[in-house]
Amino acid sequence: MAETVRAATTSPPVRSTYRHGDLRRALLDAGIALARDGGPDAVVLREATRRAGVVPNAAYRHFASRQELLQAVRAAALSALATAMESELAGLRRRRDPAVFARARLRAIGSSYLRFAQAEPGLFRTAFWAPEELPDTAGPGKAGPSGLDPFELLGAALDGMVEAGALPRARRPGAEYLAWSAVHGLAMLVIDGPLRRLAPAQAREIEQRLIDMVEKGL
Amino acid sequence: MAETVRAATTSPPVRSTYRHGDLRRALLDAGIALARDGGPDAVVLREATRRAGVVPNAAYRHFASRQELLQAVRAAALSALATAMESELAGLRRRRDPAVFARARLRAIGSSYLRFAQAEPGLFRTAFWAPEELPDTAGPGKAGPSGLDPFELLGAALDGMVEAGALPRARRPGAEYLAWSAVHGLAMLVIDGPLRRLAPAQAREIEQRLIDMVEKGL
DNA sequence: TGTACATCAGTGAACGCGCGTTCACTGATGTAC
DNA sequence: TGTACATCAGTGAACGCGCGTTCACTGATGTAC
Repeated sequence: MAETVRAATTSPPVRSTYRHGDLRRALLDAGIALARDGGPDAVVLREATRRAGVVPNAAYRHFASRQELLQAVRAAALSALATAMESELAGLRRRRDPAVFARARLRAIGSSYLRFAQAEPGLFRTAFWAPEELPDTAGPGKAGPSGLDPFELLGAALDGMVEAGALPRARRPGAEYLAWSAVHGLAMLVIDGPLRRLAPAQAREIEQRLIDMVEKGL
Repeated sequence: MAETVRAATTSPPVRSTYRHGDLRRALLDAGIALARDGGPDAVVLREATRRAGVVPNAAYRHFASRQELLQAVRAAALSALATAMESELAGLRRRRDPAVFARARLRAIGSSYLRFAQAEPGLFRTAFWAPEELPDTAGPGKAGPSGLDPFELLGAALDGMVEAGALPRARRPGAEYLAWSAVHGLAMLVIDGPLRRLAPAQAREIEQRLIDMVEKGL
C-alpha cells in the first residue's frame, strides 16, 4: 500500500515503457520549470533527468552538454516573452489616428515586457542571461508566433511610429536601444533591485511614468 | 633552486609569520579581485583563502560564511562605484547658470555610472546582484567618500535640479527610479546584452542619446 | 623586568554533497527480406 | 505474415572535482601579577 501511495505521489520516476517517448521535450520542460523558479543557475542537468524519470546520462542522447540544455531553455524563455508581448499587441484595439495607435503599440510592448518580468522573473533572468563563452548567434525558437523575437517586436513598433508620423525618421536609428534600456532597467529594479517589494499598483504607476518618459524623450 | 623560483613565482602561499596580520582585509581583497573578473559567482571562499595564503577554514575567523564574505565584497563594489561617481562630479566645472550646472551634474552621474559598468563589469554585476534570501538592509561600506551610495547620489543630483529650476518639483518624486532604470538598463545591454560588442565611441554616442532622452522625458 | 596564563588566529584533516561527464552495456523498436 | 538483424534510446556504475563547513588542535601574542 505504501508502494501504491508512493507511486501515486512521486510522479516522474514511474515509467512503464523502456523508451521514454519524448525525452528531449521532457528534459526541456523540466529545465524550463527549473529556470522558472531559480533562474539560469537552477537549470541543473541531473535535476532535469530526475524530473523526467530517467538516469542522468540519458540526457546526453538529446543534449551535448548542460550548456546546450540551458541554451534551449533560454530560447524557450525568450519565445515565451515574445508570445506574451504579441498577445498583448493582439488585444489592442485599432484607433482612428494612426499616430495614436502606433504609440499605443509601443506602450503595449513596454508594459507587456514589464508584466512578463514580474510574473516570471526566473524565466526573464534566464532569457537575458548571457554566457560570455558562447556566441550570441540568434538561434531558433527565440521568437513568438509571428517569428519576431522581443527585440525585433520593439523594432517593429518603432518602425510603425515612424510610418505613422509619431517619431521623426531621424530619431529612429538606435531608438530600440534607448527604449529597451529604460524598460529593461526598470524590470531589473523591480524583480531584484530596490523596487523589489513594491506593491503592484505602485509598480504600474512607475511603469506608466517610465513609458511616458521614453515616449516623450525619444 | 627550483624551490627558490617557485617561492618567488607563487607569491601568496609564502608567509613567514604564523599570524597573518590582516587576514580579513586580505580575504576581502581576494574576494574583490575574484568578483572583478567573474562576477558574484566567482567569489569562492576557498579560492580567496588560497590567494591569501591560508588554509580554507581560516576564513571563518573573519566571516561567518561564504555569504558574508560575498556581502562584504558587494558593499565594496558599491562603494567603488560611488567613489567613481563622486570623482566625476568633483571634476565638473561650475557654471553661471545653476540650471545648466544641475543638468551637467545629472549627466555626470549617468555617464560615470555607465563608464564604471563598462570598465568593471564584474564589480558592477556584483554590486547589483541581489540574493533573494538576504535582507536588503543598507549595510555600511556601500557609500563613497561623501557618505552617499550611488542611488543617493542620483537622488541628490535630482534634488539639485529641482532647486535650480531645471526639474518641476511635481516630477521629482520617484524620478530616481526612472533615471536609474534607463541608465542601468543600458549598462546591462552594454556589459552582456546585445550591445556587448559595441565600439567604445558608439557606446558613448548611445549613452549621450540615452541621457538626452532622460533629461527631456523626465 | 620576568614569568604564568588566557586568548584566539591560523592549522590539519576530514566530512558529505551534488555536480557534469564517460564508459561499456542492454533491450525495445523499426526495417529488410 | 514471419523472422533476422541493425539501430540507438535509456541503463548501471563509476570518475574526479571543488565546494562549504565542522572538528579538535597548536602555537603566537598580549595581559596580569
